[in-house]
Amino acid sequence: MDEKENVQTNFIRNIIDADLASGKHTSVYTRFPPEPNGYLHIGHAKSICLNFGIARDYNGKCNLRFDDTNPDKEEEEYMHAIMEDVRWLGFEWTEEKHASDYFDQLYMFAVKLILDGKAYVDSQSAEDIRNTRGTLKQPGQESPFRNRDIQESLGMFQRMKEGEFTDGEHVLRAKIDMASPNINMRDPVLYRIKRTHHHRTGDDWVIYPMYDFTHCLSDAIEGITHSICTLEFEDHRPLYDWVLDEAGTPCHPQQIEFARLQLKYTVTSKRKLHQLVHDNHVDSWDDPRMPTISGMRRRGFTSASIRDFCDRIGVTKKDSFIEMAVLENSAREDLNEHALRVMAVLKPLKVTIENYPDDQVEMLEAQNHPQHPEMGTREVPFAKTIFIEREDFMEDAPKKFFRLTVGREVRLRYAYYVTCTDVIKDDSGEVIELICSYDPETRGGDSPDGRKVKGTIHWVSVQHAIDAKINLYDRLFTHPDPGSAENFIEHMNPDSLIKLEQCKLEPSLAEADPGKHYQFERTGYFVRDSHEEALVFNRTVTLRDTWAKIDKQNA
RNA sequence: UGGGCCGUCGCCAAGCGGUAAGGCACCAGGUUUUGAUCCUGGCAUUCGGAGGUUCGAUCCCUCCCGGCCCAGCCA
Repeated sequence: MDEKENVQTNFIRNIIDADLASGKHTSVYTRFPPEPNGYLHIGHAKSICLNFGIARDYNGKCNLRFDDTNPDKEEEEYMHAIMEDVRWLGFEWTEEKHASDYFDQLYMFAVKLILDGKAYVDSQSAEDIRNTRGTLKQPGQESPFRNRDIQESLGMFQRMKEGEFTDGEHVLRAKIDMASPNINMRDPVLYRIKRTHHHRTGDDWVIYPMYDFTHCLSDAIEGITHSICTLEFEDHRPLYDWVLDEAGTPCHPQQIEFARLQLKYTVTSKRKLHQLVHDNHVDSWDDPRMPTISGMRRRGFTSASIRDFCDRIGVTKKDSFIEMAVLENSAREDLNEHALRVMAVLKPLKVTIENYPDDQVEMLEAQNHPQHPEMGTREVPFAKTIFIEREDFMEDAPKKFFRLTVGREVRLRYAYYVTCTDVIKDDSGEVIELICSYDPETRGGDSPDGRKVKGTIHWVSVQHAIDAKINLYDRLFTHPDPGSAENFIEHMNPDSLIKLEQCKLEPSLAEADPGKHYQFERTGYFVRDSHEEALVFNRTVTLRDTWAKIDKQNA
């Protein structure tokens, strides 16, 4: 990997530096703790790069831990997809863990809390608990069961575990402070009864621990030093610390919160992502328009570019929205360096070169990468009839238009200078073919007399071209913050996918490998679709287009 | 006066009392057989606002303004 070594610093690394300097820690241990209830997205990538990146840079460790305490929503399928995505992003975990690995230990910690008078079995209904929790401004009321005898609570908790009660009949609650200004401290529920099959523990358990009880203890059990999570858990930190203090764990990880990634013109909430997939607004979790890791991979983003993106956006506690341009820049930077250059005509227009010998075919040498001669060359067949891009011809061209128009000479990349001499139209007046003449002296694209042409356009020989379908992707939404809209679906971009058929590619693309990235010269970066049998290419991102900008300004 | 957190260029982001890094975007040039890449230059006398402390404040204090999060037996 040729990524930059100047690692961005951030407030979390500053904390770690201080902890190492003070001797609070001698090594660093982090963890990436997804709940296996969906596919990973670009927001997770930020967390992954942060946690695994810290472990890498500090010679520390980082676990992959599945936060699987709610069997209602969690599935094995997601677990495997998550592992695949983390690995694809270029990281390997020290250990694969599951919160469910700790169910026995967690149970014992709960028993200790009960014995210490720090937890009790509450027999109120969920509704009663909600109604007595108080509001943001008013304190809650204590449960009538709050001072239940310790032995009675203990016995009931054991019976909860044995399955003697129905779902929801009782819960285990921490005994903290119903008047706390922090609602999380108002006797939070620690365990609930839930008869749901768990994808790992099967039907062994009918009680499942809550996040607040599980997460901190899992961190402590694994010896995590810095437990990095997102901002919405800030209010949970006092509870995180309370549980560890009361449980008396030998190790007390530090929870540190950072702002989650928000990208303009897309959504990253799991609920919305699920909705897009299940209501068929997109084809699948890995639809190339999705901000999922798998979708971006299929779209053609490289893992290096995603890592670079995560490095560039930084880590702070400030709510922020990153512009798409940053992601696109990261993609272009990596692809520009590594992608093979080829010629492909997206919207073909036939051109006949009148003075070129009828049956002649020449193999012209083309560079695979202009800045990297070591990447070699290839031969591209040239003949009397070729396809050029429709957009490269304009009948009434403005002076700044460097491409083809009647009477103007341009260079066919790696081939010849050609001048447009005539235009053929169909009955409706649409241009269907161009007639050009070429200068045999300019073979390869250089003119011996030194005359210059302003434009160079790409082309493909008609008789050698191979057909392909090309998917042009654009932002999924037209609203910069679709998630904030009343109905985000209404803001979907109707042109987020434009399917082109009968695109014409140079023959070398016939056996394009799905993992290989190409620059279709002058149009963008593309990758062969990994799902389609046929030759289908996905556009990852366009090239920067100064002409489009000029054209827009003149319009 | 419910609690917690945040506010440095259009978007991100360094800065941690000594006089505003960097990236993206944008603008202007140069090179170029991709209007790509690459290169050069420009782009915050100012850090949400007002006071205060200090020789000196983006960094400390006070107040004010603005934004985000929290009332799942979700995570």
